[in-house]
Amino acid sequence: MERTLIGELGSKVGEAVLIKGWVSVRRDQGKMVFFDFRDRSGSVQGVVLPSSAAIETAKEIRSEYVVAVEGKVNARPEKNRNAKVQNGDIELEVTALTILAKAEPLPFDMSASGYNLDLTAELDHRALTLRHPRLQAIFKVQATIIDSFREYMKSQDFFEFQAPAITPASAEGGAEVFEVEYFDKKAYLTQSPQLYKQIVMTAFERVFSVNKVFRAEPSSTTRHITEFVSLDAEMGFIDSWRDVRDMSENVVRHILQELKDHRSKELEFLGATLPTMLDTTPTLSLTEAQEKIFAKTGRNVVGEKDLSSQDEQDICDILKEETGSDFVYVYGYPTRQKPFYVYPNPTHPEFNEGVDLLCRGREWLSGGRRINDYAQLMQHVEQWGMDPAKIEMFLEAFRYGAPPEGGFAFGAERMTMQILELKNIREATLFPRDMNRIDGLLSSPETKKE
RNA sequence: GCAGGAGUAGCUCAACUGGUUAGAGCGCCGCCCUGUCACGGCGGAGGUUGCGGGUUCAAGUCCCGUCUCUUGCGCCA
Repeated sequence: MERTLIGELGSKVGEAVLIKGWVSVRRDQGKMVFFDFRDRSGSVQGVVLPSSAAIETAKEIRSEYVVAVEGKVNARPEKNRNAKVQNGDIELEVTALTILAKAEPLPFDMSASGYNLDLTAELDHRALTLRHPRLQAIFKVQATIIDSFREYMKSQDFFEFQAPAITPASAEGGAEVFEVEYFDKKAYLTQSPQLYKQIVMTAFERVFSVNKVFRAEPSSTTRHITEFVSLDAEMGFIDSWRDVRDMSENVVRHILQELKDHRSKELEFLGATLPTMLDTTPTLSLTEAQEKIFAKTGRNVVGEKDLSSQDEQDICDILKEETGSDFVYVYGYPTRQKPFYVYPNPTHPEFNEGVDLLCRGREWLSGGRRINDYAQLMQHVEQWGMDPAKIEMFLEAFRYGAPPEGGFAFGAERMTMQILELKNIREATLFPRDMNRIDGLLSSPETKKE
């Protein structure tokens, strides 16, 4: 008999079927035994009657056993229906049970509502906790975020490229990098596809990438991990940074729409509501934002080089109250605080045309216009004290004619965390790496460095 | 890096100002149960209270040290 997916059983009432999956829970009634079976498409209750040939096997089965189940799909009598669960109006009357794989007793309670683990325990047992509907919902949402980013960029004629993970001596400064032994030389893990996406842009005009990046920041916070998925885009022939702003707004809008259309079940299960994006997202200069914060809270942050965590929260709260928007763009950062390639405002060169998108108190995305003029770029390289030889490939692209351009990037995990309002980015990361953890904790003796 | 919080059963937690044999729920094992759906009932196993030292007649509880986790800040393309 061919396998039927559990999600399709509703249309098979009265038929004999074969399903395969895991046992979520067994409820042994003595003479008869109930199960919740689950596969990738959903879950269903199975009942093994005393007369069934499967009753002996049923008694042996425990949580997470993998089984093949033959049975008949029955509509449940009115009094036995359960509106709270999937397939609550049907059940599978089991006629044959085959154990495909046994499972040891679980190290914690995996039942849908009994699940209440410390994040540390959840991560220590990621291989198991991933089976829980809550975690599956989180990562399905994340998959949709990444898919819809890709979809939207393609729809706008952006070319997808793969950025390298291994890079030569870092010339950019800024974030700390991981050093790798590269034969008898030194190399580094990429902290951003930035320079490469700009190079590729000079050939393909519009480009994007979905890439792992690595940051060796000694940051132990709820929103930093050392390895994450960066969603990057870069576009040529812009008129101003506002074109970049608009493109990034549209891609976020598309992602939110896709989540609404395809992941409402998961969002509801997680108790998440999508943030509100207006037709036009409020857009302030850094100085305007700081003045607003001062006027509203009395904290004078005007003139600070960037928004602090508290500032980001405050400006989001203020704009939410004033306009109803959960999102706000902030542009115009002090030129010397940002990387060398960010385009300075022609009339106020002390501020640049970098732009960040904030939502719910956090930075979601950052981008802006870049310098495309070779002479200006070289001037910045010098002012930033960089060695041109180390970024020669990048410079070559701009030496031979590059259009006015800009781009943006955001972290897939951080966006997932923010949309679902999770407390810790590790909840939104399949296998999170941080200062203290690569799968297991690094504090165990065998992973300690000499 | 700085500051706070925490570490007790496999998991989540409790144990008032120091005071009998460190408890509960879930999970696990055994028995019972024909309509459960977080099934239920009865019974049972399971602990070096992170580790080391100290104060005390007496320490899970107080003190010192140490390790670990965690939260906030800082750092952060």
